[in-house]
Amino acid sequence: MPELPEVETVRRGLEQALKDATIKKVTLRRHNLRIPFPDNISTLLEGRRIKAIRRRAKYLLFDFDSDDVMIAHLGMTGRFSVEAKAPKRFSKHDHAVFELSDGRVTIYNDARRFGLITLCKRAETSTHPLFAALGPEPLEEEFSVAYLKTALARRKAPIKTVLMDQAVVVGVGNIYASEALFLSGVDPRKPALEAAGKAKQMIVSIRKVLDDALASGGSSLKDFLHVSGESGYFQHQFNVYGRSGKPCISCHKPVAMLRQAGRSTFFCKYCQK
DNA sequence: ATGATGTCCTGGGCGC
DNA sequence: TGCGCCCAGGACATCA
Repeated sequence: MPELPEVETVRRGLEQALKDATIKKVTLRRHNLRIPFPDNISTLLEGRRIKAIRRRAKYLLFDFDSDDVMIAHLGMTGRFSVEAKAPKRFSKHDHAVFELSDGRVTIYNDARRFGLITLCKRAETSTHPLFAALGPEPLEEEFSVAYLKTALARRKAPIKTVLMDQAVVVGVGNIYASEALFLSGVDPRKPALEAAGKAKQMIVSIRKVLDDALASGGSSLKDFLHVSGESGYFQHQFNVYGRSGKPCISCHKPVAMLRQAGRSTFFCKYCQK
């Protein structure tokens, strides 16, 4: 999926396009994604105006001029697009269609359907089961050295796996975990509790890689697109991700790949201790 | 509680 | 051209 930079890029695109737009009609082209669509989604959203679009972790939150909030997660392959008018025919994986009162149409498309769209009330946004266990936002102050040291203290799992745990810090997925560990010089296999001494470097590196990716409009490997249909460009700046066998940009020895918790990890055996 | 593994789902790329 | 296999940016359930 889209990790934090991609979700934030989508959020900005959606907010630009949809702030103050009114939903005229909601059409669901199947009954579920990862979880069922709420039965009353059309009733609750039709006629409502979008006041703001926020992001928490990798979730998008659409605030309406009612009590209701629409929560969306892009999973691995979810996309939102905003079209000037309804397409002549929908494509296979266009699952949710939001017609706006000005004639435009917003489409949620998701080939693998690992995403979700659901609803909650505004007051529930921090206590909702999807949000209750989430850790701090990496770009905010609460993601501090003291916090991270504590969070890593009892964790024996490899640091890379732990950085992807959304209860530790949100928004960091498989690509940016590898990239951030390369920048901080930490071996992804190192038990988290032993890497805690590098908490400061890891925080700086996570922020740098996320900020830089955001500035490039995210990373487009195969699926990610902006709301406008453009690609992100940060994939051209990866130091290690997807570069196994190619020379490390620092020591020029080959970048290594391994599997951790079922996911590919890329790193330099010589630069990351 | 923690960690490792399997699962949801489709599509693209590769080797044969 | 076709087939089978493996891989993919996430998150959750399950089991030890």
